[in-house]
Amino acid sequence: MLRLSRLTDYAVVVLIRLAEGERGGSGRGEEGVQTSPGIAAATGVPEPTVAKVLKALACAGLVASQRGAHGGYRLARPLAAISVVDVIAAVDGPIALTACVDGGASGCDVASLCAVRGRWELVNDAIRAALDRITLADMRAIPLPLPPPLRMKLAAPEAAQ
Amino acid sequence: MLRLSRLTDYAVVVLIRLAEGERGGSGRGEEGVQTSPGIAAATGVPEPTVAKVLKALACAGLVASQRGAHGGYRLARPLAAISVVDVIAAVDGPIALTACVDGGASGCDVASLCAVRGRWELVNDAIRAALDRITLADMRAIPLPLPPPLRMKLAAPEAAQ
DNA sequence: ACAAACCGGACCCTGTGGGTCCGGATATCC
DNA sequence: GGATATCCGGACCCACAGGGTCCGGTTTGT
Repeated sequence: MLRLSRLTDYAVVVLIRLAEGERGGSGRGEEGVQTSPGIAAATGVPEPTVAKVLKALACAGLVASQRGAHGGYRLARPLAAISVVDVIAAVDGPIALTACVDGGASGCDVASLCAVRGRWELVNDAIRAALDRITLADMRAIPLPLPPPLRMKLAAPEAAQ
Repeated sequence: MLRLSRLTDYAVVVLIRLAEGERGGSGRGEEGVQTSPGIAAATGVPEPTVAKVLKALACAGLVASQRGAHGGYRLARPLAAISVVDVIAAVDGPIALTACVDGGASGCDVASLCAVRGRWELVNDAIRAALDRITLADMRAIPLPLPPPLRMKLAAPEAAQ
């Protein structure tokens, strides 16, 4: 179904949470660094998973890490400067729809007969371009401290397929 | 990696193969109907898999099936009228990046805290729109009865979207 | 020195894509 | 009308990877 991994979903949630804590501040003064247990508690995502996601994001340079006591993570850039492709690439690796795309001819056993060799890149680039235009600032929905039933009405209505 | 299923890849190959046989014709006169074993032999895809893909495509109305002796499959519409989303939807089901998108709130256990509820639809629609603009006619590369090394040079360069 | 937090890796386990097979239905040909 | 070729529908099994967990090591502040 062209489904993306759940880790990516978590990553977006975590990043947005990181942005929320940045301005409000935890009151500590350290420009809003947040610990993975703290983010886990705030988002409902299991803590080890949060740590794993954060690690991947730090590795990709989307968040900066502060080690030691009172350490934690903070955003490396504002949400508006982070596109969805960045997150996907950080968590799931580079976007490659088919095995043919990334590794040249490696692994494609029917390469000699394949009629669409290299043409998936067309699709690949189209998706990449579309995703590049969407930033996390776009995805940060309504602040939503709203009663759950009401929220569902706001988020659900007729997924215009 | 936002990877799509291999079945979808096969479906595109099969559909293009179907289009190839349509004009040249197998000489039989039946407007180019092709059997699944025949397509399997021509594409290099294992025959049961071809049959499975064809079945899904027929179910989605992308190809028409002719039962009985000398039966087979033929395209229901020209390649230019089949977009990539059609193929993906036929093989992999409707495009839904996350579990949140298709089933409303079903299954999302942290829904009460999720900060991006419903916002993946934005990404979803962007991808769907991008893929809708690409037809199989766009993906049918050069006829390519060419030596592999040369082919790779032709197929690779800057996919002019 | 102790504690808090990140860091890096290893580990297992379930879900599902992906491939195979079989019996039944159906249309053509002899 | 029977034989044959083909599609049709389902059940079945296997392997791979997502994804969740845990542990020891390292860095930094108190």
